[in-house]
Amino acid sequence: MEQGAKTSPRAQYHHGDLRAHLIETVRVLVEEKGADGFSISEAARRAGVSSAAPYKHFHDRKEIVREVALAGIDRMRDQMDDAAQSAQGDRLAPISALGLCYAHFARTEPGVFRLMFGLTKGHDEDPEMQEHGEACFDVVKREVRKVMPEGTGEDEIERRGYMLHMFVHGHAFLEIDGKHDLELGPAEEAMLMYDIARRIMS
Amino acid sequence: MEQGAKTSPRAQYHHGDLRAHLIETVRVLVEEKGADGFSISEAARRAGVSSAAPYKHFHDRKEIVREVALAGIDRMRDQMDDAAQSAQGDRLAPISALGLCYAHFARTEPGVFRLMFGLTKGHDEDPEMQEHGEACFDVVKREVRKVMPEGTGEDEIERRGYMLHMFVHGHAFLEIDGKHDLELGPAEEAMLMYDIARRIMS
DNA sequence: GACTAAAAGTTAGCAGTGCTTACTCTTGAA
DNA sequence: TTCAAGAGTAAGCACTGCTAACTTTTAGTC
Repeated sequence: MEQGAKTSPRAQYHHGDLRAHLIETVRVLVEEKGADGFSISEAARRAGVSSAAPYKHFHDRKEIVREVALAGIDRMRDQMDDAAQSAQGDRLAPISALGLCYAHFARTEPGVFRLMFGLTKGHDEDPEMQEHGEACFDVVKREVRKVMPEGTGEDEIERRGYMLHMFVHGHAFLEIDGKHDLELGPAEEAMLMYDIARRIMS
Repeated sequence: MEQGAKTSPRAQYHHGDLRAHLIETVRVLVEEKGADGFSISEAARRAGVSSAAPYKHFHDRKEIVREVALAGIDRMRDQMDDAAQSAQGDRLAPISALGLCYAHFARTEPGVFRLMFGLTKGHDEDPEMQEHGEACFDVVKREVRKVMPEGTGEDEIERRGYMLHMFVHGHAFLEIDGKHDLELGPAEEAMLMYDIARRIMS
């Protein structure tokens, strides 16, 4: 199982693995100041290298940000997978767990979450980006399939999955952008999610 | 009925109403290049003034952008009001018309739409911004109230309204950010909206 | 009309940005 | 030991947001 590229072979260069270090630094900066509130110079400064150093590892600013977004998608996918698989309750429990997980991720990492969805222009045409996004949606479809009657067409699965996604995506953004004053507690949010799941899946 | 401020008294200055001219120029730029893809210098250049001129009318970049966003909210509110009031069909028609209108606005002015919702940090604490946003949501609540049984509590109205908002908001963003491959035609979108309205309002 | 204060524009400049170029140092392998 | 490639540097370009100091235009008064 070989790793992607440019990892382990040499354990330490001049500054260790600057590439990975920068991605993590940018991730933190994105949370602190937002995607267009930080500068590569700043990230370089924090990493203790010159402002030109990042360009030895990334083609341009967009590429670093993209890497942070991609990692975010994967992180969310894993969390969603976990949430669905360890959900307890009735047959709709995994569905509402997925929703809660989605909202939770948005709340925990709003900067990266915004990055993952559209804020960065050009990402919509990035095939790798879309691929990882679809892997995420596959988890949703898998759970929808379990709930729907046997033999339900793939179109219908997709349609229900998309409805769920619309819902929870809107909720997540409205929440992190402070666009409503509902102020749901955890229990209320869980109830809302279950209510939604019921309405969509019935 | 006096007008807000700095309007009509003098009809023409050096360049006419540069303030309004700049807001419109920025609106166009936001659509062309995205909210963080344009510069004030560029707007000034297009308006034919020096790069320092805008700062005679706006405190800083944020303030211009805010003005564009505010105008966008008002524009959407008007469109929603129209859409709801001229909707034809059964009792749910105004609800699904509102959803279609929301999605249509997002598609027509994605740049401004993104501006209106969170992309610009600090807007969530802007009281005027929130006020205009609530005026928008009032239209939704008004239509929800018409559909719900007489005597329904305000909490329930708000809850249903919020569910609708979640839905359509998620749909709008997923669409303009190209995060799904569903490719709905107008008729299919209308059906989807109606389906949603039914599921939420029942 | 001449005078004047303020409004609305100008140029020049600062610090900071993304990114490139040309250089130096470090490293692993021949 | 040599040496090309990898990983860093400093210097610099064009651009940005914004400020300071200035000039011009305007509206209102005598």
